[in-house]
Amino acid sequence: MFKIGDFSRLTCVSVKTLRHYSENGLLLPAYIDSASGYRYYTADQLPRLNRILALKELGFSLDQVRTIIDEPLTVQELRGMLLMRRTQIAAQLRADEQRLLNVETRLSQIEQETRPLYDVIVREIGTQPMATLRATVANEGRQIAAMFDEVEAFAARHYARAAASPLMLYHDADYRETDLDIEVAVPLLQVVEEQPPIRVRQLPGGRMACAVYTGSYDRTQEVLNTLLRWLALHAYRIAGPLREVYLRYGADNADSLGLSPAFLTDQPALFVTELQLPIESED
Amino acid sequence: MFKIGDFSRLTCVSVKTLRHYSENGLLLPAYIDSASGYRYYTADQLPRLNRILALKELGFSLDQVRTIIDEPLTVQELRGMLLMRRTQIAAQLRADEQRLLNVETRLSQIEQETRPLYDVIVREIGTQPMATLRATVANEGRQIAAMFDEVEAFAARHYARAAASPLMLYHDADYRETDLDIEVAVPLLQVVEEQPPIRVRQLPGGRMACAVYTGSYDRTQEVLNTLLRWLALHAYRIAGPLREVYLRYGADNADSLGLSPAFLTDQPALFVTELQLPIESED
DNA sequence: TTGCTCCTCACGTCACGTGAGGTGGC
DNA sequence: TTGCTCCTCACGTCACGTGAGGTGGC
Repeated sequence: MFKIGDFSRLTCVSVKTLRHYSENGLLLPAYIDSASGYRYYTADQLPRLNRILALKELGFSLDQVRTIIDEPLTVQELRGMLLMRRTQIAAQLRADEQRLLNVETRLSQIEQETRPLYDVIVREIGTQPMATLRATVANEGRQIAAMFDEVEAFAARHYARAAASPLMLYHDADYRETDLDIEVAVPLLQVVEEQPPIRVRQLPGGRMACAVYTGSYDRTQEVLNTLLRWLALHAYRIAGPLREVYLRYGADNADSLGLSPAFLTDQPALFVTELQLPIESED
Repeated sequence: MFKIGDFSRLTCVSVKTLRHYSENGLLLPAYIDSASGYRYYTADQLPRLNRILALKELGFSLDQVRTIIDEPLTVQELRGMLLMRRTQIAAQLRADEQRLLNVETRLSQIEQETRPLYDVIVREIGTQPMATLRATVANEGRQIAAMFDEVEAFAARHYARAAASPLMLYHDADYRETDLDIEVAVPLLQVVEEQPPIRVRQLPGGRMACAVYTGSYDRTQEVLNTLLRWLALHAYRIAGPLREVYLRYGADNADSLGLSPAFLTDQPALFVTELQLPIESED
C-alpha cells in the first residue's frame, strides 16, 4: 500500500492529479481510511493508471478514457472512437502546419522590414439577394457612381433595400486599367421582380479571404496583391470574382457620425472598404 | 454605427465574443450608450478586429494579442514572440504526429485482433543511490534471490534501506536464456561505504519507456517485446540496460495486504513488475 | 403593443494547479 | 514535540458558451 505521495513519486503523476482521478472515479484508491480520509494505493493499480495515461496521451478526454476502460465496448465501437480521434488529430495537424507557415511568413516579413498592413482572414459569407447592374466601364468613378445610383433607386422603389453594404464584383480574370467588366450590387430584403438591365439574383456565398482597408480606393490594387500573396501561401485557389464591399463611403453612414454627407464624400480618408476573394482549397 | 448584432453578422464574430473583447478592453466599442448600455461599433474598427483575429489564429493568447497590438514593441521583441510561437507550434506538430502514429498503431492492432495488453508510457526517472551486486548467473531464480538477500542484508546492516522497490539490470545487449549478466540493486537512503563485491553507486536516471505487468516473471520476454515494438515506432533508441523493477513481490508488502509472506511468495499471480527501458530520441 | 435585440449577472467548460487553513502519523 | 504529509474547501486558468431574468427601441 502506498500513500498518495509515494504513489505520486512512483508514477510521476502529481498528487493533485491522483486526487482528481479519485474524485471523479477514474482511479479510486484501493483503500480510503475513513477516519483520516487518507488515500492508499496498491501496486496492482499501476496497469490501470498507465492505461489512463496512455489513452490521455492519445488526446482522449477523461470521460472518453473512462468509457474506453470501463464500458464493455465492442471492437467496432472502439475502432470508431479511434477513427474519430485520427480525423481530429489530422485536422489539428493541418491547422498547425498552416499556423507555422503563417508565423514564418510574418517572420520573413520582419526580416525584410515589410510589415503587413492588412490582416487577411477567412470568413464564411452567406448568400444574399441583390439587385445588380453589370457593364464594361472605363475605370472612372463617376460612371460607377451613376450605376450605383440607378440600382439604389431601383431598390428604393421596391422598398426592399436591406441594411447591408453595397459592393462591386470584378468579373475580369486579370488586372486591367480600363474597360473593366464590373457589376455593382445592392443588398435586398427579399427577391423582387427584376427590371433589365437591372437584375435581381441570389449572390452566392462561400469561403472568402478578406482584407479591410481604410482610406481612398487607390489602395485596392495593393490590398489585392496582399490577398494574392496570401492565397499562394495557403494552398487555396480563386473560386469566383473579387468583391469590393463599401463598408463606409460617401453619404451613407454620415448621419450617425454627425457629419454632413459632403464632408464625408470629400474625405476619402474615412472610407472603409473590404476586399473579398472567394476561395476553395486545392485539395 | 453598428449595433452589436449587426457588427457580429458583418464580421462573423459572435456577439458573446465581441462582448468578451469589450469587457477585457481588447476591442472597445466606438460608443456605449450610457442609458441603455448598448454597444455601438463603427466600420473603421474592422482593421483592428481583423488584426485580433489574425493574431489569435496564429495561436497567441488574448493577452499576447493585446501586447502585440497595443504595446510599442520593437521589431526584435515582436520577432522574439514569433520565434517562440514557431517553436511551440513545431513542438505541437511533432507531438500530434506521434499521437497520430499511436492511434494508427492501435487501429491496426484492432484490425489484426491483437489488442495490446500492456500500455507503454514514457517517464523521467530520477537518479538514486543503490547497493548493487553484479554477476553472471544461470537463469535460475534461486541464485538471483540469494544475491538480493545478500544486498538487502548489506543495506540493513547500514540502516540505509530506502522505501523504494528493488530492481535488476540486464547488462546483456541481446536476449539469452542462460549465463545472464545481471546486476541486482537495492535502493539506499544515502551513499554508504561499499564492501566488494557489493558496490554502492548512484544509479543514473533519465527518460524511460515503461510497462507494468502483473503475474509471474515468465511474461518478461513478452512485455519486453512490446517495449521494443513501441521503440521502433517512436524514433527512440535504447540508451542503457533494461531494468526490471519489483513493485510487489514475496514478503515485502505482505503485511499491508494482511497476507502471510508464504502465501504471497507462493502466489506469483499477485506480483507486480515494471520493465523500464532507458531511451533517447534519434534526433 | 408585440417581437426582437440588447443588457447584466451567474454559472459551466476541462483537467487540473494554487494557496488557505486545518489535521493525522511517525 | 516537531516536521512532514495528508485532508478538504474554494478559487483560478482560458476564451468564451449557455441560460436566466430583465429592459430598450422601433
